[in-house]
Amino acid sequence: MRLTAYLIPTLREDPAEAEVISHRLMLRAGMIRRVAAGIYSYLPLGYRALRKVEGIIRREMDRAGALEVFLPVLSPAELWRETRRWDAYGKELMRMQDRHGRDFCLGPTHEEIVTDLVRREVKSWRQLPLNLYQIQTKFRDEIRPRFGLMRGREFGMKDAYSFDRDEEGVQKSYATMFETYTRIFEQCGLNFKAVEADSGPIGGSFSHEFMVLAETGEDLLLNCPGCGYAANLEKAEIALPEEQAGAEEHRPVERKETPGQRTVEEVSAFLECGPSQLVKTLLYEADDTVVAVLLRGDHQLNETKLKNYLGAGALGPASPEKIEKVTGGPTGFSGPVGLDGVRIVADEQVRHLVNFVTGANAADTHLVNVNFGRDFAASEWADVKAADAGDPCPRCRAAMEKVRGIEVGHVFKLGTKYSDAMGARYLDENSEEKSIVMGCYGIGTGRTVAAAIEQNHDGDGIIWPVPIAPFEVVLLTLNVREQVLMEASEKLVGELEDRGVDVLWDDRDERPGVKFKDADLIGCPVRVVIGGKSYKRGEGEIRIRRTGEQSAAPLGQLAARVEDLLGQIQ
RNA sequence: CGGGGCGUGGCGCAGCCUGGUAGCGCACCUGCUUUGGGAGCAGGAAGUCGGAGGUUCAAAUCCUCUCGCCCCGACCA
Repeated sequence: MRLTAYLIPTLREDPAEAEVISHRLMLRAGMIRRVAAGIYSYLPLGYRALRKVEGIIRREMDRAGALEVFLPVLSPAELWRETRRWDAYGKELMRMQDRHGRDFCLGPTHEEIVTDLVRREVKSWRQLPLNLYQIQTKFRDEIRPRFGLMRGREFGMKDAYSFDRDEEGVQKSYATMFETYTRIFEQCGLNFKAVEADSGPIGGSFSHEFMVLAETGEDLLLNCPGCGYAANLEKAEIALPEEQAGAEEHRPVERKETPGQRTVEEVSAFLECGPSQLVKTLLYEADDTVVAVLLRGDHQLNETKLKNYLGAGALGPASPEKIEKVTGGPTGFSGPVGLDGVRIVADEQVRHLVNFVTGANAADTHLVNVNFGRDFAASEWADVKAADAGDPCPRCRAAMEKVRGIEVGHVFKLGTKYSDAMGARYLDENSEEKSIVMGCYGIGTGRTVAAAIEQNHDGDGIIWPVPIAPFEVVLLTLNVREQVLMEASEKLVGELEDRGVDVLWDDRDERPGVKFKDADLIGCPVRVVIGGKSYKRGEGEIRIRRTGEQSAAPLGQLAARVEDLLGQIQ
């Protein structure tokens, strides 16, 4: 491809609209342009990279036996009402009406559509298992779109849905997709990790996220360097604390005046004890009942873990009025002692504390030397602390580390949530009617491109992994007014294309410096230079973008050398 | 939705406080020179100063409303 016939509007300066590196580089390299918040156009170069990622996904999905389909973006409300998601999805669902006033939405995901298809067409166990996938544009009216392609309101996604006869079948489908995703992201040149995740309102019993490790990631992960356990912060468990030998003796409870001291910092400073000697009592409202949560003063609550533990539909902090009514004291002075009739959930990490400080359920008063059993009874224990760096791994007790990640893929075991709601059933060998067991599997395509850039760049620009590079090679002809250089270049382009190499030929009448800068920015893995100096020696120059490694080769051998190199570098 | 910031040729910005009719760098077009890491000179084209209303002899500048964009948070697959 001749650059003079192509469209790559590179920018010398960072556009003000972009903060994160992948967004800046995609704008500067002329890959994308913003149309509205969270909505982007792909220019030719950006689209080529996207298509490369899609190609890898198609190849691997097909190989795993999944069948490609193409489902509509526009989706009638009735299907969403069947699963109650028309209401449950909330404002994120892009809604619209047709000319007759009928409700529609732009699909944010396609469980309803695909389940509707399958319930009509699949009746027999002989038709299962089945895995349908598509690469489609999705719409989610995100509260805050950001970071370019990272979180958009309109974005590309590969979504797949597996349909199996039973639990054993969906296990197998899930495992196959897990392996497939691993292969896909490896080919995209990504350093990623599959982590255990909370399955959230999409439902289902089991879920993994594929996370690309990057500073700019929106998700926090806990990672165990010891055994490889990794989980989303929302999900991350913590090993149960070990009982301490030779614990202190229980001292008598004391009531202390703590005027105006509400927060953990204030109280611990006032009473001259560490925050870890405090047990804070958080009052939450879970589906209209108040629950008291006991947590060590220096720990944070993980609301998702609490919500899952309680099995609650809605969960939120209780209002100050409610707290006063339930505890008899104002906020900031709540405690478990004498808290009759309230369900008390104590975090596992406070189980072995002795002689700790709590609120006294009265204004400006705290209790010192409180102990379990003697002073109050916790109704139950649960792991509800938000995991943090240094917490012990639930599998091997090694200290976990906290890292950031970009979620590029997510696999769910759905079970029969959608098939039950929509009546997707089949007849088994014994003529018994059963619900189809489902799984669903997503990959953000544009986000994968962005994540690849986050992980593969330097101060000069993008460094494409070969499999997803929009062009594998950029050829710079340093002076296009010299006929011999042009002839040699054109010949080389032909030779490379004959070998199936994607080559971008910079045939612009620009000074060499401009071409070098643009080539670095665009980031093709291999750069070839045809210039006066080396041409006199009958050579062309080859440079590896990632390493900067340079070499020269006789003009006649250039194409072969380049092809060879592309096979070697990642 | 709460907080913060920003809207001035394609891009990056100055001008605004203290009103006087728009400027700089890059990019773009023409010509000449130049050609191994973002060239030089000369000439040129291009802007409803986000929008509406108001104050004023006069508004990019002051006031009110409004729209859009970015960042933090809350929210959410």
